[in-house]
Amino acid sequence: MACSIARTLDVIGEPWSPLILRNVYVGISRFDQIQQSLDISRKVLAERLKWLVENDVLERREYSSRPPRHEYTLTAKGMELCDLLLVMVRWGDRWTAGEAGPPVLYRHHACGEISHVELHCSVCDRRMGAADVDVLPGPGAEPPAPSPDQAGTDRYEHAGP
Amino acid sequence: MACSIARTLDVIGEPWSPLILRNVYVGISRFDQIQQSLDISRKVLAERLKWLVENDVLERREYSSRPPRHEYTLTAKGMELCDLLLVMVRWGDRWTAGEAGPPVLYRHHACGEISHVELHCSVCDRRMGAADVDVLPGPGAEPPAPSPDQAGTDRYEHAGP
DNA sequence: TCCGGTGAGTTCCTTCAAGGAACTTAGTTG
DNA sequence: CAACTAAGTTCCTTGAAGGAACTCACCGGA
Repeated sequence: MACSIARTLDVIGEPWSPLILRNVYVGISRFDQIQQSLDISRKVLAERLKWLVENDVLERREYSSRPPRHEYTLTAKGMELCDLLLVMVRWGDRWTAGEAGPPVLYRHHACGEISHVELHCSVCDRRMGAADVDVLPGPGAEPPAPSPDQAGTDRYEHAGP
Repeated sequence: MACSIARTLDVIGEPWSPLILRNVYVGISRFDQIQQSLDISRKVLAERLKWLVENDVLERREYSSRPPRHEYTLTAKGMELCDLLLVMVRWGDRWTAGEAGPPVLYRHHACGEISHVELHCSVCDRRMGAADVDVLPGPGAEPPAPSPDQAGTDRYEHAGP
């Protein structure tokens, strides 16, 4: 599918993957640890881990050869997916916060302060959210329906983000 | 669940929701439009829309009373979820881009440039990704297991982000 | 006035994936 | 040798997704 969102969802679209990723991110990196922490079926966990490794989001590392023991670590690709988690956390904290406040806090290495993420424009560095942009077709957009059997129908392909 | 990611996923965790949201975001806002554009089952679409409306992500507006016609629009809560989509798009473009380049581009209203989102620290405004933070337990974190029947087990609750 | 068309869903059935529990394998400790 | 742990597999059952057809309200044209 041409849509970048669909391509991202293809990798981490089903609901367990972000949670698995998050566990690996905070250091819960072994099979049984993850399984117990999430209360996920072992079968599904094995499938998801395999998929994430195949898609180069996680790496399966042997940290002991006898007995053979493995852990999962984030690749660079996977670490950038964790950025997505930070944005999810921010939204969850803002809009679905429990009574008690956010369950975790993030301290920014650079400034040492407890903080959260904001979206900024890569060009001008000012704030840039979904409400602050126009959406335009890009180079990878689908061509505008080269063989319309009936001209005049208002059926045109949408350019997926 | 205490984890903010899980709470966010509870709202838009299954794979169709982000795509539905994205369609509404770009102006594909009516039932049949969305259904055809995504090729989603009408049943599942009706369920998802109902859920998103119940969770105050979308609003169901009647834009014509006779005949009764409806469209779905984003609430403020939903618009902020679209920020998440921008980050997804960015990741998809970076890591799973097709040959042809990104299918859509975003022009920032403030500077007029084609751009993409970056994550910045809300305190110091510098870049802040998942690799740039420490994770600490927050006020809503689970208390450290008040009634351990056996002291000494290395079983402690994880604080979910 | 009746006919077909459209938007917005329901209903029903079939298939696929998730969940759960038990089993496997390799090696290690007592 | 028996029990134990980590890391999966295998098998079965239930729940959700997909698909096609049906409903309902209304409209516009012959």
